[in-house]
Amino acid sequence: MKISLDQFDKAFENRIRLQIMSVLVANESYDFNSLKELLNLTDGNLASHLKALEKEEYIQVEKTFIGRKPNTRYLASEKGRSAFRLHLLALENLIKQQKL
Amino acid sequence: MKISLDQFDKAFENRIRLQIMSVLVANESYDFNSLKELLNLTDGNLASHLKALEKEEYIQVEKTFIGRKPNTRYLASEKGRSAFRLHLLALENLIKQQKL
DNA sequence: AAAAGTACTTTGTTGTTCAAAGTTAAATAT
DNA sequence: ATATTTAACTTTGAACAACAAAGTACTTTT
Repeated sequence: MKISLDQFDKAFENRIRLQIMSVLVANESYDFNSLKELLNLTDGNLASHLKALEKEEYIQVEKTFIGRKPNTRYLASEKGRSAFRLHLLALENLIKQQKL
Repeated sequence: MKISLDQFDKAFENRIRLQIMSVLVANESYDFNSLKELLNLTDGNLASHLKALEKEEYIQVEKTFIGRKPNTRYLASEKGRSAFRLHLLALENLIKQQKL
């Protein structure tokens, strides 16, 4: 019996990064504060998880202004999307195995 | 939009524990050395992850002899099985969200 | 001028993961 | 009889990850 978690991605092992990526793949962009509220995180903690995903080039950052307020938006990159897709496939396979 | 990872279980956040649990739920029991080979782990590392699952009462241990050699077998408990089921459901929901 | 908002960074503590080495006890080989 | 091996750990120590809280820089609102 083979346990196929080959495509399992360390960057998504953490629950919070899994959630962030899930949001960013489902919504073409999401800003810092909305993410912070949605996931109920301190800003420092959110920033560091975002940075980890940025380091992997799984997300991109866009700094703009809404009215006169700074607004930082995050987007899943193509690289991030496909890495995430593979990761979910790995999880899906694991789930499927359980159902046989 | 709600991100439903409510049933996400910290005990299964780690890749190795996820694999162990996956094996133990699919096979009614598995012994230490087979698990060690299957997952390619040092014995110390495997032992500590097994201990973590034992502490949660997600697995049970049975010490027997095969011939004259000691043989330690691990089994998923009912508690472990249902916790794992809920965890996989949480992941499944996450995956489903992506596909909408 | 003071307070508040945005988006961080820094600091320091705590937690997690791991390999490697050590342990115990029995079994087998020399 | 002694040495080596196997099984199944435990202990140690180091590296890394996660987190809250506090600090920062800059701007805007009051």
